Amino acid sequence: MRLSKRGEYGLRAMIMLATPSADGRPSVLQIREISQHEQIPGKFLEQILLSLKNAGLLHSKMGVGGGYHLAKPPNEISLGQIVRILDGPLAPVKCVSQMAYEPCGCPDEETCGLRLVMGDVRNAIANLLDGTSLADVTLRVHSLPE
Amino acid sequence: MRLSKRGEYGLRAMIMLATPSADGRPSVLQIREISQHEQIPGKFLEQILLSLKNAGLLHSKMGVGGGYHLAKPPNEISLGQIVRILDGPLAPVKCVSQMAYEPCGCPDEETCGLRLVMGDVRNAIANLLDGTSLADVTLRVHSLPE
DNA sequence: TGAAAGTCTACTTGTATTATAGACTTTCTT
DNA sequence: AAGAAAGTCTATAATACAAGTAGACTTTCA
Repeated sequence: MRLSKRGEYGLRAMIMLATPSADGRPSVLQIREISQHEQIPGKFLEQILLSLKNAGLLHSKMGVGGGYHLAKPPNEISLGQIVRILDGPLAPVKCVSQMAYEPCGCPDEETCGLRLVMGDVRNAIANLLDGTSLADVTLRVHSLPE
Repeated sequence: MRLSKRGEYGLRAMIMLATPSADGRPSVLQIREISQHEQIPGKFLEQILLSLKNAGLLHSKMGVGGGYHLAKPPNEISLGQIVRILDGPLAPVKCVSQMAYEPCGCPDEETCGLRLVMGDVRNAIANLLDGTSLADVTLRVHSLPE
């Protein structure tokens, strides 16, 4: 049931990009800044951000003074979207996946006990991850008891 | 977020062993019966059942007329136990694992947004899987609307 | 024009998953 | 006692995937 490093790094980067800067304006950050702050290998992070960009979650600017910023406000980007882009379907087994269904080879899917339970697990994960936006995360961190 | 084949096969086998036989007595099944019914490579299943046995969830009998049966009543074996034995910790990232904690390298774990959310995910999965026994599964399948 | 940034693709390397093989032990039946 | 039927155990192979590295390319700005 693991999240890959790819997914983990991507989430960290997106959360960092969603964190409001001191002046309250949306953050624009360079790969290097993120990779240093979050201890992520630079070239690896590069690929990850590129995927996120190509999926429409990030915008970027090339050249001097360039960098990455969120393509949408943080409350419109869910963690579920990010994880699906980087790690694929949330479902533990393909036969309960909404986005990548595949039969699992059991005699009868309708009466497959494993499928019933794994469906619940998928839903629990999806509800949580799709129901949590980047804004939710930064807010929660910011309002943490000390 | 995937369940390995090992985990999947193990769960299928355990559910099959938990399903009451026609006479209502606890099922004793041979590797071959399970592997044929569930379409699992025999030698692979053998290893899986052995792990489950060594972990105390199964008993076995060698020789002619031998086979496997549950070591405890189905309501005392949770899916969480099975998955942990075969696939390791349920937590998506190690820094929120109860059974295999490891620091994740973020500057401060207490204020790590990712950790907070993944903690929720871990709990959701654990609550579901630890809260569902083999008996729950077979019961649910048996009382399925047609 | 050149340095600073992102873009893109290919490659490498390591490790985990998914098996397969085969020799061994126990148990039952005859 | 023999032999077949079952599980036990360990090693190994084959594959896939994750994680990371490399390098040539493009865009932008001063």
